[in-house]
Amino acid sequence: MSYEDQVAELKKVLPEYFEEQEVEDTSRLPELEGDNIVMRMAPYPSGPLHIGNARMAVLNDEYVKRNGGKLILVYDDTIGSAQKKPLLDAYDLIKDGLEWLGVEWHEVHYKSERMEIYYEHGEKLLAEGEAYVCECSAEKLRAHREKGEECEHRNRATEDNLKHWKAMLRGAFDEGEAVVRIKTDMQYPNPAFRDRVLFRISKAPHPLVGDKYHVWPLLEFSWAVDDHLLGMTHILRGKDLMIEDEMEKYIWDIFGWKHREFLHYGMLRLKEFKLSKSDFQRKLKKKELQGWDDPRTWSLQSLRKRGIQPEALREFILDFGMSLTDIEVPASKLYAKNREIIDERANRYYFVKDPVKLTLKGELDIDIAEIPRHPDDHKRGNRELKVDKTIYIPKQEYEENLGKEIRLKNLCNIMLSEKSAEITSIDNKDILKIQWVPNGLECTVNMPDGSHEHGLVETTFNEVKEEDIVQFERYGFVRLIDKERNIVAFAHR
RNA sequence: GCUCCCGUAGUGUAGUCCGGCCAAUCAUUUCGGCCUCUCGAGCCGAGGACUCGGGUUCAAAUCCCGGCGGGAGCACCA
Repeated sequence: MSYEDQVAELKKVLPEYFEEQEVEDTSRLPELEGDNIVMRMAPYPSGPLHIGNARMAVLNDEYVKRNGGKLILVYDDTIGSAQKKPLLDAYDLIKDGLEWLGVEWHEVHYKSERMEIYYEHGEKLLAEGEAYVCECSAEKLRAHREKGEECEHRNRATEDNLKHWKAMLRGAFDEGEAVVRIKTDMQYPNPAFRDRVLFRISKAPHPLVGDKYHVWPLLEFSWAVDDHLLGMTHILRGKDLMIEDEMEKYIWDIFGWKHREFLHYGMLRLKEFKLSKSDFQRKLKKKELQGWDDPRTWSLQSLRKRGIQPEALREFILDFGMSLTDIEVPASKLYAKNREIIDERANRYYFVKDPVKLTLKGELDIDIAEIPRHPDDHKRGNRELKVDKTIYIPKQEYEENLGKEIRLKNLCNIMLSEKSAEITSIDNKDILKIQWVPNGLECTVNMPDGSHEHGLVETTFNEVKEEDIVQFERYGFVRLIDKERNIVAFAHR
């Protein structure tokens, strides 16, 4: 039967098939089952949330808002490592960032407050012979894992394991001297899975509980316990943590617990920078960064400071959906979203970077130039610039246009020559139009790369309130962050 | 090396599960044009992609096998 015949036949027997199908909704997120879901976000408090962590938060928030249910904020504040230390300030910085993002959570927990629970369950595994205390060095453990060999500690008696466990808790072992490992199978195909460590010893002080504990659970164990105990229905995590799914399931099976559903998203990198909170912690200490809102950190605080709108960030993130593809995105994508929001909001001002002083020659019968605050909304009125014989224009434009006729926007046309400008006419010509100031206020622009640009901004700029976002015409969008000293943060073009 | 994940235009993304409505969606970018006294915004138009090779099938972006490419894990970090 030809295709045409098949279609004709099908139309007879199954006409519904040809009916127009409705358009699918625009969301990129696959539907979740259940309408009373429980999800969690688990930031590690080593610094404020950055743009990468925001994905985790926004996705969770979006799902919970869509399906109904609750979102739990669990500080994943186990002791970490020497490279990755929990930081007291980070707890509040994280909440602050989440609030700004519009993420709503309904419960807060701290892993550091749940240590007894982990101990209790760890001990159960030891008592049931599912785990053992291992005194191998990290190197030896690694070598065994690689070769798939069991070590001599694996088969010790339950009583012996419990005795050593008590000794660990008592503090009889020093860092690195003993760990608790789960028994999987040293021949397990995935080497990463072989007898993973569940607890280890760290004598580092914790910002919340000090030195109260020195036996700390590792991520996969604490989550296996908490995802069950806190009643999670869906667990959202980056695909780099996929092996943790397997570990959690393995542990749930031992306890006889119901499995929860895992959802993953791929790795996201911003072209402009590599994400690491701990790098920034170090640089901050060395004073290479100004603070946690330094634009180079890409923290949520820094984005807010620059005038990035939370809605823009949210849309930016939602655009990637739950794709498992590893992606590298340029920040310009975020800027495009942000521009959509702030363009109509931001009033316009003239800012002259690296000003060059010019003397106007010729007749000019205008003494006040009136320029709309917003080109698309004249109801906002005009800025008034008092015109003198002296004006400033950006150095770059000056150099590039020597000997040419250009237009001082909203004022007049000039012929540019060394340090002076001949007024040619005042009618609006179709030539290069640039911004200018007759006199101005010193202004510093903090650039995203940490550098600073300087120049003069028109005097009417003093009507702008701190935190307002404006556009410096032909320069970019900026946010006034220090009215006293006239410092603005550059957002984007 | 072992284990797992991914591969649609410059960048993201929809479509892949349940093969035909896909000569492939949308956004952004790029290039034209219009508009605008900004290199902003808006409007109109154009360009641009199924990683490769086999197989299954009347039919493959979609299913199967293999290659190639990218990522992650193999930490007593998260």
